[in-house]
Amino acid sequence: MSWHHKKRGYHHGNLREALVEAALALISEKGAAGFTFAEAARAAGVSPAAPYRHFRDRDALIAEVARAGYELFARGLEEAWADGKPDARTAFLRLGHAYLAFAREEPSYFSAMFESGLSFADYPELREASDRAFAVLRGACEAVVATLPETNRPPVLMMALHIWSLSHGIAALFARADGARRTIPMEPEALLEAAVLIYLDGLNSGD
Amino acid sequence: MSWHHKKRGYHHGNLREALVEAALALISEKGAAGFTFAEAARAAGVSPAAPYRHFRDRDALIAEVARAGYELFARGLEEAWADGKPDARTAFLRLGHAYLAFAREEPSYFSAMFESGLSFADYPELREASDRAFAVLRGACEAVVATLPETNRPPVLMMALHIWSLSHGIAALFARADGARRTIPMEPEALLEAAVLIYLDGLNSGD
DNA sequence: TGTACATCAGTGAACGCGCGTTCACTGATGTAC
DNA sequence: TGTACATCAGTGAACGCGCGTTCACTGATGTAC
Repeated sequence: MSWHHKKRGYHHGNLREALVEAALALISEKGAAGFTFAEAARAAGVSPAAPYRHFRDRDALIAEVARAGYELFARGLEEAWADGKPDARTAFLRLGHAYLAFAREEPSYFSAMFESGLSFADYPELREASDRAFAVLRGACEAVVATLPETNRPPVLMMALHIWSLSHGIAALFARADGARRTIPMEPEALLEAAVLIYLDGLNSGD
Repeated sequence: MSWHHKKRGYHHGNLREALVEAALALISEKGAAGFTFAEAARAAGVSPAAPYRHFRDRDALIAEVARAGYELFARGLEEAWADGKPDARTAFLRLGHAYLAFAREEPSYFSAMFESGLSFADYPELREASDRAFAVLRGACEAVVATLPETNRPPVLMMALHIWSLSHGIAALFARADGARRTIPMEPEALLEAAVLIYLDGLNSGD
């Protein structure tokens, strides 16, 4: 059985990834706040000085987690949108579900992305990754807008920001798995879907 | 001029309030995460052991800040609603503005309330205070719903959750003063107002 | 194919620091009589 | 009105702890020739 251990020698092999995974686990345990660089090193089975070979400091590690989170998020949204199949409205609702699913199933990523307080100014790659996710939503809005009568078409950016805010609000307030938040007598998914349908009705009802 | 100093003697007088104020200032400087009990004591000009007379621990102090924040928030919303004068729709839009104004003008309270990760389960007085704020919004929704044709009236709770989520999403993503967030080519207030108007149109457009 | 050497990714010991918390204490305040 | 005493709200010194960071180092890897 000793071949199981594939004993790592002096070199870890892929410490960078191991640290990101350790960070994810620690964040889900104690939240983004109570996560320390030293603990991540320990969890990766490495001396406390080793992480400095890969990340400038604690924040840089969290930023990497957040960046990876945005990428995962963007892929998830893209998959849910699925090029607007079978029709824009159906796919649009799926997109909303995907937002909430991400918040619930990947609370560590979600936390690193939205609650770590990292500044877009300090980590431009965060803004870029976040933009990619937003672009998916914006593209979807464009497709939905195209199905509306020409006289009723809202600015696409505005619509995308509306849907993003609504989804984010529901995710932050009700869809987190941390038990710290208010419980409500309905599924977050149903709540979001109802709101989106009402919103789309509002767009349709003329200016 | 020495009467200015109203030298405090051995007893501080109202250390509890002073600690809350110090916590507010520190949170606005470093965020809810990087705030320490010891620093609050220092800021209040008191030995590090003194705060233990008033708060069980660091979290209890943050919880008190959050509780006070919810009270202030509820009062602000109530004032904005102003009993639905001059008409429900106008007052309703004012309510939304008040939500964003709070997020922008009281970032420390906002942070303690929504980003500190305190559990409602551990601090029931938080839930109560939060409920009082939500009740204002709910009451406003009730009044707005009453203006709709009987056939188009949504469940009031659902509507209140929709508006709360939308406002919260916009506040969290775009109305924070921390510079960490994405900038958008419009005022958060205008964004929220447009969304609420579309939403109300959607309610009006029948089922 | 072998060897020398540069580079890389880790070690582990050490440091200063500030935090949270405790303890026995003491000065100030309020109140019973 | 005065005095004794209980209670309260603070002190300040001390502690153990874990963190972030640095340093000179060393084992492993890759590559030029």
